[in-house]
Amino acid sequence: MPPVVYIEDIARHDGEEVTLRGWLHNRRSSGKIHFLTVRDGTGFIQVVMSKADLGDERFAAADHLSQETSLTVTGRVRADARAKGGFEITGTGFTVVSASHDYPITPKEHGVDYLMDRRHLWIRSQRQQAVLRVRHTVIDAVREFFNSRGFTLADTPIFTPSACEGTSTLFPVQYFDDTTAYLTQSGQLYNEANAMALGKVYCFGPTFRAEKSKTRRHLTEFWMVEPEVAYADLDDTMDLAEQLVESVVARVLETRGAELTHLERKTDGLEAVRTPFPRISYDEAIGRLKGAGLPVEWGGDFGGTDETVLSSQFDRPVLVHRYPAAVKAFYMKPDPARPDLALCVDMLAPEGYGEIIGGGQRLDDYDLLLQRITDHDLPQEAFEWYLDLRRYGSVPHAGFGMGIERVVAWICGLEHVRETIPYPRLLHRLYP
RNA sequence: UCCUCAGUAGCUCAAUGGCAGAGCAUCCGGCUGUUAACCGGAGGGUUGUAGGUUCGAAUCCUACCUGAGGAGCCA
Repeated sequence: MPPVVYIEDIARHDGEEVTLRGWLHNRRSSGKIHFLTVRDGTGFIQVVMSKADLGDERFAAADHLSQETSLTVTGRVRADARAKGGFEITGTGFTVVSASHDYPITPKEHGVDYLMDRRHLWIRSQRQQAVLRVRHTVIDAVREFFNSRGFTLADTPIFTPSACEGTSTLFPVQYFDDTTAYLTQSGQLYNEANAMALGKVYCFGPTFRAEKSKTRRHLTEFWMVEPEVAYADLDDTMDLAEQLVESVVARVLETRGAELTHLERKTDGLEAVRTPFPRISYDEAIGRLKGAGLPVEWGGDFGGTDETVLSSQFDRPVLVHRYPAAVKAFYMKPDPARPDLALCVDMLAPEGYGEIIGGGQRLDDYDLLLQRITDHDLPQEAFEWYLDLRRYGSVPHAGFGMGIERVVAWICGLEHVRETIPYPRLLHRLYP
């Protein structure tokens, strides 16, 4: 048997006899010639099998190969201007590993619900593979960004004893006999403790929100990366956030051009994602929205339409800082210059993809934090450990969280975040 | 939770009160350069469920089920 090669390496084997191990993606046929599109997880390539090369018996057998049959194929690699990847293979033989009958995802169109019910098969498609490879690169770039800047990965728990922020709806789970635990909605509070120990930290893991949101921007289970830095202020965290996003986008452009092309993603907008990003205050944002004729009032949070209108005024992500403290979480530090504002920041992605980052400077004063916990009717005993961080050497600190799926959806130019994760969890979707 | 829309062949859809159809998929036949290949033929239906109006309902009405988009909330 000729040496086994991967399709992604095929250019290095021009003119050689090789073996591919993969699956039949699609087949077209003429009377005396078959065109098999074979995929092996690293790429797709066309294998041409003619009656003259294979002989009548083998050729007839190839006529009945069906979609997604696993097989090994031998043949000679040949550069061909007609081929999509520049190369194709003149087939000399094949062996079926395991047949596939009535594969449900045909080359024609299907509805979202149908495809989502078969998500475990849908991910075999070229488009879904492209999205998942971009996701991989985004995550890889995020880790590389923090690791190369002296951050320590310190993961935070997924089971938590109570509502961290007191705002979002949490998923309760029974924790042994008579205790209720909740799936984390953010690692942030633990991250603050980790930053007091390790200086610059990040956590990266799944996050859960039980809100019954039905929009293209929401999953009930999503992945979030959260850095936290001791001795950092709001400006430091805005710097860090824009550098992270610039770095991630640059890495995808550099290494995933083929995937973006396959997704028909225009890259002009992504090429423009260079620091510094525009920074506007909440006050200015309100002014801009009123100027655009939207019915906004000072004091409220922004809705999806507001975010889209704001972000469309810039050619790169925009940082909106200093929201009214009343609409933000209890742990946000007030602006000393205007205590009704919180030292917080949201980053809005272009093209209506919404908020991809939320963060800010944390409340580091013991008395004020205790006051906020009381004001929000939170149980003080559950936050004693968190108050300890202000009892024993409190320092200014700041951080943020970035939602991976929204970033991937934006970079890929997708309609919905549900395609950015292998098995999305949605309000009405828990299978497969 | 609320608003809007949708549910017809395995899939994607048409039929707007009067014989339930097409393309793809499957099977059979044809074709040596296809790219969601193409050409010819065949099989394939409790029109989401239950009730109602009507001579007659996929079509109109009511309830329910399932899904999608949006609102609120959030990354």
